[in-house]
Amino acid sequence: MAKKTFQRPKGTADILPDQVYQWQKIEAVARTLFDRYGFGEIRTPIFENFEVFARSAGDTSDVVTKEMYDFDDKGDRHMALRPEGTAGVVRAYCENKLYGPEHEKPYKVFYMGPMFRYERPQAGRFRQFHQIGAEAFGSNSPALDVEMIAMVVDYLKNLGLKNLTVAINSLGDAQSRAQYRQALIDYLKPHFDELSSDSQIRLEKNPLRVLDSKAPQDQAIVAQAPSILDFLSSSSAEHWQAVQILLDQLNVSYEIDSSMVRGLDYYNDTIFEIMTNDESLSGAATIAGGGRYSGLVEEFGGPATPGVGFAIGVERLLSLLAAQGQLPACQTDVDFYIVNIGDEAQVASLAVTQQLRYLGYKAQRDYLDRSAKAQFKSANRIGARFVITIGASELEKGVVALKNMASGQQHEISLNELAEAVPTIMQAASQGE
RNA sequence: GCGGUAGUGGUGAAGUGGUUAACACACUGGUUUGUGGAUCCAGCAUGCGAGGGUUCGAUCCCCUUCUACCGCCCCA
Repeated sequence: MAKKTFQRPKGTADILPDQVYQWQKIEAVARTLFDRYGFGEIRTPIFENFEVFARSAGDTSDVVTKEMYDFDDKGDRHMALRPEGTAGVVRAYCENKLYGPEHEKPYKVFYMGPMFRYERPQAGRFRQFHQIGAEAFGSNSPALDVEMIAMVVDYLKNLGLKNLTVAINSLGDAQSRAQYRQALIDYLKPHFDELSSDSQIRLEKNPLRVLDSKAPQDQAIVAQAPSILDFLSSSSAEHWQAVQILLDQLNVSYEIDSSMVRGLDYYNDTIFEIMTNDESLSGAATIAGGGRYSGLVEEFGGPATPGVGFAIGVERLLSLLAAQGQLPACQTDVDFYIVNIGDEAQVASLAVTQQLRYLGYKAQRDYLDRSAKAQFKSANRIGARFVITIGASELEKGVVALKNMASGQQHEISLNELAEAVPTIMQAASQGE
């Protein structure tokens, strides 16, 4: 009878050291770049009261209606694992009164971490996934919208990604959207029977969603539908124009997609997505998305404060980097590998290994009493630059055998002088490369 | 939540209702009683996702379940 084994929960992943190395690289790039744009990192809880998400995302959004990873805790509180980052950040913004006069405006923060959505895993989609996101509060300036878009583009370029499309659209303000919504319904109603069954339901619940249906019969109808851009109020239209002008100024290329609708209900005015046409991510082409929202801070009890934000899907980003051959190379280089032969060499090899580490070098040794050959194989495999061999004969002479793995040359060096000699040895080896 | 495909060792995989589950890579040991990317030799799945059932007998047939992958919905 085999022992009971365990599997990780559906839709989750173990991220092993070699991968974590890649993660840390792209996280580091984000940290330094976002810092340059004046964003500070914020860390909010991974779970919140269910209401925090329900209220922000909107009652008709799928995130709330069927994808929430929620549970009741031991105090009968209805909690939920965060499905996205914005709600928690807005909650923290209000709770910590970051709208206060002592804080610089706009108030800019970024975050990175796991998000949870209870859904069926598939390409680029997991139950636990990760986002790198940013939010800025307290300014209505279209320049801020543009800065957010530019920052994402800057970031992705820094990582070496190519062939990305920036799609933008405007959802207008509440008034614009209400008018458009009615116009859209008026247009779609006569075509009701031609729509896919999904879209027939959408028409009832959230007509804007019909716009990004993938069903061919829907797309044909949608193509003739009125555009929201024709329903923008004067202030929204002005904002929309300014965003385009500023993007042009920055030479950020973009496409206007008037049928783009984002999944969360809180957006208004500018929304954007960064998409790839890479086939490996065909079902999950959006690697980053965001937009402007107002009303959210108010909803959480703060003063009326506009916000803009975006989130990047880390798993999608990573798989796109892999597809484009841009994953940062994993460095496994080790400075020293200490080969020890025989019981009498154990103490000395431990001492030497530690000595080298104290000096700031990466040093590894064998713990399995393996043959010298096997130990050299390990040294070779992990890319050790030098091998130090310690056995009975070396101990007798008070020396250590030092071998340069690249040149194959080996010479003895006094155990006492090792610490002093190592820096020049390392330097000489680096110059020889 | 719905639909499709799949699940054999550390990895990639072949395979059949019936005594020893190919092959390759990796790994370990040996050839060299203490020296690395080569050659050669040897070892390496009492088990074929899990649990039931059919059968004299199942990894191969049936059911259930879990997981992965792909698609819908939706989204990062």
